[in-house]
Amino acid sequence: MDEFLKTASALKDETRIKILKFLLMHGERCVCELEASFNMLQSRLSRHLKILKEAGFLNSKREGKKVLYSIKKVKGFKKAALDEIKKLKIDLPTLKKCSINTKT
Amino acid sequence: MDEFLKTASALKDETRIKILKFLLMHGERCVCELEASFNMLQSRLSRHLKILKEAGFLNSKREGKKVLYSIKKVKGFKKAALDEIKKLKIDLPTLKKCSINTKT
DNA sequence: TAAAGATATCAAGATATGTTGATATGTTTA
DNA sequence: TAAACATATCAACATATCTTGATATCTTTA
Repeated sequence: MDEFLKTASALKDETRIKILKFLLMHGERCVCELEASFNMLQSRLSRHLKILKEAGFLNSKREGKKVLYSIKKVKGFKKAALDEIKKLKIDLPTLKKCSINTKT
Repeated sequence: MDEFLKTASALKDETRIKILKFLLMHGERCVCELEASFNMLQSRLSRHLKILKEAGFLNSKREGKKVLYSIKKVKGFKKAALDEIKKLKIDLPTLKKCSINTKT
């Protein structure tokens, strides 16, 4: 039950849906790219990424200074949710690269 | 997007998950049976039924004094949610008939 | 048509969730 | 190891959602 509620909670927020759709479209991205693309306070973005990750929608891996997030392979209810999100017609920001790509 | 968020919101509540599972198990039921079974204030129950109905999970039809609620045929994301709810291992109250079944 | 039963709605308070700005932690490179 | 960059966490406030008790609406039956 808790697992189910956590999944539903994670999906109950417009910002998080946009983040999921963005990552579905653009694949693995670091926080700074998301921050630049969404033009969003870093603390706010980080919080939403954490919620999505704890709900089991995202993978994250460290690479140098950066942490890369990507959509996790899921099934059942979660997969159905992602499929639905793919079909949603919503405006997403364009992909902006990190200010200065020092490396990676 | 709004439709998706409404669906997710409806699923983000333990009480509503239990109501859905209860109706999945016991089929069409009137509000007073749910009220008796869940031993819940009527106003509270009514509110949750409304949310579930507006999210597209329930049908309701009037029959005499009573209003009967049942699970709606759905597909996609909603169907996956119901399938997941069927599988959840949670304690449900036993079905209690309405205090005095005057009719129906 | 009045009374009673069944359900819906409203207002107020309690709880949860989201936003923001500040601060802390971790990683690289000079 | 210090400085700079990238990310995470914290505390305070704003907003949304849930619960409850009271009241309103609709339907039947006496």
